Amino acid sequence: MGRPDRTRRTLLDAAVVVLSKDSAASLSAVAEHAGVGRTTLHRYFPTRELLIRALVEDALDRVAEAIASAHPDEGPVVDALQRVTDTVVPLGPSLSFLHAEPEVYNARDLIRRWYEALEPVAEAIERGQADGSLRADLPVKWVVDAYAGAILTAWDTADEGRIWLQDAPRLVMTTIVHGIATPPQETS
Amino acid sequence: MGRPDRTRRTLLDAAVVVLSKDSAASLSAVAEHAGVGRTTLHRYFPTRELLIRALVEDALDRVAEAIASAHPDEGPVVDALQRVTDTVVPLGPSLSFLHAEPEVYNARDLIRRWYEALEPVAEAIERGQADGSLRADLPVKWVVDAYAGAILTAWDTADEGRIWLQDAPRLVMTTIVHGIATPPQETS
DNA sequence: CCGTTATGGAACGTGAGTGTCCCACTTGGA
DNA sequence: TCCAAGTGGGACACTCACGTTCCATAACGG
Repeated sequence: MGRPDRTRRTLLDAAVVVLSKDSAASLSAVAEHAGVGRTTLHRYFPTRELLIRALVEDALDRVAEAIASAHPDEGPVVDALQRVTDTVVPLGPSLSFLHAEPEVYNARDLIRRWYEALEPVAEAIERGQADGSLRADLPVKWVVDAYAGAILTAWDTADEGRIWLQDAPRLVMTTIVHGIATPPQETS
Repeated sequence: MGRPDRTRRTLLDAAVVVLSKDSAASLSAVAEHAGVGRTTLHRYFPTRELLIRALVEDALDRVAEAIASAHPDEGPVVDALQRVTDTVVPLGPSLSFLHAEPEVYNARDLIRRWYEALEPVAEAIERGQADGSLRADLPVKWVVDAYAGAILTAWDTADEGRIWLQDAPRLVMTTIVHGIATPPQETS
């Protein structure tokens, strides 16, 4: 990995840290946190928008890769979701800006890529509904969003010190899979 | 209700609409959407920060009032949560900016007020864990965040047209209370 | 009806962030 | 060692949003 690649990585990492705290932070702040001149930042990412895009795409790549490495298409669906959760959660709160960045919200193609990255999860959920391990009275789209939302919530909650990140995978899985009610009787 | 109050309401409503689409939108855009001069906006909210604060406090008041009107401290806990969900969800996606505004994220007192508004829900959950209707192996703080997060997710998902807002209360309650797995057997 | 009150428009100064350019410097590799 | 690639800093113009002020006008209440 050459010098340029390392500088680029440094900038992206710094941008994640700074922008997740304040999505309106200046590029000077990003460059400073990266220990790099603002000129150099512009050399790699000519405009702010390009930086954001690169940032989001990098994050999406990481999520997609984490999901793929958990092999969501193999074995019992609940086990598969457990594996996905265990690999995605440690990616950390640093990715929680994915649903806060204004630029993301208003860029249709980025939202599309977000759901493309989640597609393997959607397929696993469909598989679970088909084989009877997941309840079929919930729309797949909703289940996908609820699951992803639970992970985002876990990141935010851990960020605020209300839970430990290491507990997050269990909390997310228990809550999403079994719910918060006691198992035996269905309270109506 | 005098003229000033009505203008203030108009401005707050317009600000919710505009800022929830783009949290970095200009005050001109807000004033224009409200059909009001920018001067008038500054007369009611001298600075941008004051507008945001008023906005968030207004939204928090609405949520707190909705929760209170659902009497979360009465009857079976699951029923109580059902009532809260039914009253809060219709407040609409317009409130989803509550967790996206940078100013909110970095204002400690606003976060505190957010959890104050959710306090009755937290008490209901504690009550449920005590009387055995809710599983006790999840931290109350986590359950509160997961529940609130599910409602926020429902708003966002409805906003994107992936579900109907009218279905949201059922989806939220089913998912949070019972989970996404089929009831009978516990898939390990 | 008249006067108080609220509003709208225009203009201005200010500050911050952005993007660009140029030049001196340093780092790394051939 | 020397050269080229990469970097840092300073300076600049430009844009945009913000907050303020002044004044004319419109709306409401007594």
